[in-house]
Amino acid sequence: MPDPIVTRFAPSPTGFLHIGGGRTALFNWLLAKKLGGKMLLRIEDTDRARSTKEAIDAILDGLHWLGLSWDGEVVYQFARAARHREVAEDMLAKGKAYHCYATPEELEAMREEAKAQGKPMRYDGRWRDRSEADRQEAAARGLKPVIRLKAPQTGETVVEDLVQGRVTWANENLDDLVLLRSDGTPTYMLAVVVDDHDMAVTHIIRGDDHLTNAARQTQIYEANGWKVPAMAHIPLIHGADGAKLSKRHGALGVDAYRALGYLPAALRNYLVRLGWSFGDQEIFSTEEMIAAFDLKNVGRSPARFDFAKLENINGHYMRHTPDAELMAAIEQVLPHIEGGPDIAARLDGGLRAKWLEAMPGLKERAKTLVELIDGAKFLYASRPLALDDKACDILDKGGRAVLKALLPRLEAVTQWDAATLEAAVRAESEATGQKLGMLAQPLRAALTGRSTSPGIFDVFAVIGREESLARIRDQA
RNA sequence: GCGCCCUUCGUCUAUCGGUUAGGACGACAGCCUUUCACGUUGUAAAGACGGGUUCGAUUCCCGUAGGGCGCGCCA
Repeated sequence: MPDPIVTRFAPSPTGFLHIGGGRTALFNWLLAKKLGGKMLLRIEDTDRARSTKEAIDAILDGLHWLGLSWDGEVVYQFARAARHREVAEDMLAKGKAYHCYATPEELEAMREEAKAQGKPMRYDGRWRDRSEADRQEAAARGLKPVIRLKAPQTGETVVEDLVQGRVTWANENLDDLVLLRSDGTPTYMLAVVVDDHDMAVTHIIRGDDHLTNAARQTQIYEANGWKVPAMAHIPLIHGADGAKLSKRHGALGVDAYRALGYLPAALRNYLVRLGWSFGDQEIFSTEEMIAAFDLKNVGRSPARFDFAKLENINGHYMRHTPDAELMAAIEQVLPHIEGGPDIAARLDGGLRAKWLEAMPGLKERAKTLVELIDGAKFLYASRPLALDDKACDILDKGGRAVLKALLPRLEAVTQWDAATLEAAVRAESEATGQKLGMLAQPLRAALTGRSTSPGIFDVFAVIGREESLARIRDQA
């Protein structure tokens, strides 16, 4: 039996958990679940200037909301700096790395020259084989060295990627990267490799913006004689216009999707199908997703984020969520949406019961929780109801007369349920020869203030006799 | 500029070299119907381009074009 696998999600806390990060976390989580392994969480906070506590909280909150759990304690990369330094020193001792005293000015000059010659900026290795005397001389001048990897200069570096396939780089195209900065802090490249190795990570799943890094990291693994983990570089998610996701399109934090009224299960389902497929199946329960997931079926081309499809999937999930569960989801999202807190304040036992009763009709008509909450307004609206334009129109164009005519029949109804009320209204319809819709729309306008709503007789029943009749009298 | 990657309906995708190129979202039309939805039926809609290889290419190879990512003592 092979050792259980270990995946990891390693965001840098410089902003919220964006949608691409969410999908990366999802893929790592799915693979770990599928193969009975673990998913670790590492916060890459070595950039002290840009890392914030708020971002860390947002990321953890986002993962929680998405339902993606990690195993063990969160690893903070910055806390491991001493270990990273130790590895750099060790590599130095083994001749796998060297001190470089090139100044920022020298590096800048190299950059300029490379640019002028139309070549890529590559460190020229000028300190690769310097003598101890040269080093001492530089140190005497007060220069602080960085430690650079003594990377192979010939041959090639190969990444056997589980998604991208075999990707090869000529080593002459890769320079001697910095492992340890002159102030003694580790670079990202070193920290990632050391951490993944120490954390016994077996599978690295990340965005393919890291593909080039994978080559350089492979060199670090090899210099240390460490086993290179399996890697899977998944394509990035683009905005609807095909360009990189930016704030203008879908580059929202996952918390924004919560505020937009999406269900975590729906977002997960949408995300997993972005770049991954399993035949013609579109909807996956968590269990099905775990069972079906396989990196082999992850595509290599970037996918565009499509809100229309997300909405469709979310609608599907809402319709298939039990009423009580949906009610709980609504109560949880209320604090996060505009106007939500006011509704939450009014949500007492009575309203909750009414809402639950109306839920079947409500959830079928909404694609997001926000829409559902909006559609439920008639439940707690206070009289006289504010009417929207279409409702006004219905009432102004003969609707009031219809209500006046219907009122006696409705007042006569003592058994206030949908079937009885429907019978009463149909009787009026047959008596006057008006189509049912001619009667239903004015009633809808009076009872809900809108031209659309759940079935009108269900609305009657939920609102109750006194309130219903009062709302109709208000408009008659 | 250099390196790497990508390219099937508008979008997400299926296709083990031989298919009327399938599904889903969206669009449009019909049905259902008290509104809106849901549901349901149907229609339109794709292999970037050019060369090869092959009896046969969406599928394999090369090139072109377009797109993406990377090229820091950032992560």
